[in-house]
Amino acid sequence: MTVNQLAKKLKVAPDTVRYYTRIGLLAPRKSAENGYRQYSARDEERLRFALRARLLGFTLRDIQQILDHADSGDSPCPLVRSLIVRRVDEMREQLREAQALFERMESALEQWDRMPDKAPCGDMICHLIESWSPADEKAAELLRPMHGRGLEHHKVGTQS
Amino acid sequence: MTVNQLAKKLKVAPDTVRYYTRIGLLAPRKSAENGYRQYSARDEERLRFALRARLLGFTLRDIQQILDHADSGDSPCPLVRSLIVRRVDEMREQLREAQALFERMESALEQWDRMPDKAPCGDMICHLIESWSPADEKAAELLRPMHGRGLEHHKVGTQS
DNA sequence: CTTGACCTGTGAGCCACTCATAGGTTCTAA
DNA sequence: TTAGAACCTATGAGTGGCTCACAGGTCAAG
Repeated sequence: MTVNQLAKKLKVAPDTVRYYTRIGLLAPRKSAENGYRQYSARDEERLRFALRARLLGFTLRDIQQILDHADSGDSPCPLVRSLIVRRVDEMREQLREAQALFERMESALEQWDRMPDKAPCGDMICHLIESWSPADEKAAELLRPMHGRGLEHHKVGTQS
Repeated sequence: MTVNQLAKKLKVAPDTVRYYTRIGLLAPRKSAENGYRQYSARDEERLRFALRARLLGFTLRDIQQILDHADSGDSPCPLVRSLIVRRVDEMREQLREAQALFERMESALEQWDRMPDKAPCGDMICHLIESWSPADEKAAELLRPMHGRGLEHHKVGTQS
């Protein structure tokens, strides 16, 4: 099978197949005739496995590791269990952050609905953004410049 | 101000300041003496603005655009409004996908709790992953290899 | 024999950093 | 005076998982 044939068969982009080959996840032999990659049934199996694992949130590096384990005859299952716990934790955190961001965005949209546009004056770049105030305390924290901090290490700079 | 002084003042990593400089978001002058970057109060203002905008989900490219608008005297507000609508839409979609992934992961964890480990046999790489079946219909769709498809001539579109 | 559709591999680009490296400056101790 | 350590700097490369641009190869129709 060539790149395109394999890609069509498993319904992925040919570039994805190429990329997986590039990182060593697939190892087709190269046709002596024209240099094209020739994928075996084993490659197909590996790709099918990789796509399924990807659907479960494993990274390509995880998948590589899992395949390496299986190749050397060990059971990859303990590895898989420990990896997914890590990935689930990361995902939970990421999801939390994404949700917080989303809420900030929606709150901004709502605030801005009642505000007019303005040209940038001297000390404002965009008054929509600069007058936005986060409802969330954590976000507000990040905006506060400093309260008494930052001076203790203030080196005696020569300029500006 | 040098990189470190600005970074400390606004509580970001010095590398972030360097990166923003690299992409042209900040434009400090270079000290003739030692080649160090010298940030002005205007740079500080721009960085403060950028950090606030970042908190609202704007990309650095968005922020660049907004700053460019403001620099040329136009009101960036209409741009800001149209950009955030786009970003909110993207975020909503991303959030949905992340949530679906998270649920797949948790459902897998639960299924695997009742399953033993196994060494890889001839036609299995990892039975945990390969015997996992998605509860979600959409995910199941992606796994089904094909039903009579594959012979018809598919135009080379961008799949997936 | 040429056109044109399709295919191929390779290298670079994307985002927003983060790290590795090599070198410069400043301060203290011997 | 000098050796060393602590700290600072700029620059280039690396991250993940593709995606795109490009130059060139292959193959049937006219």
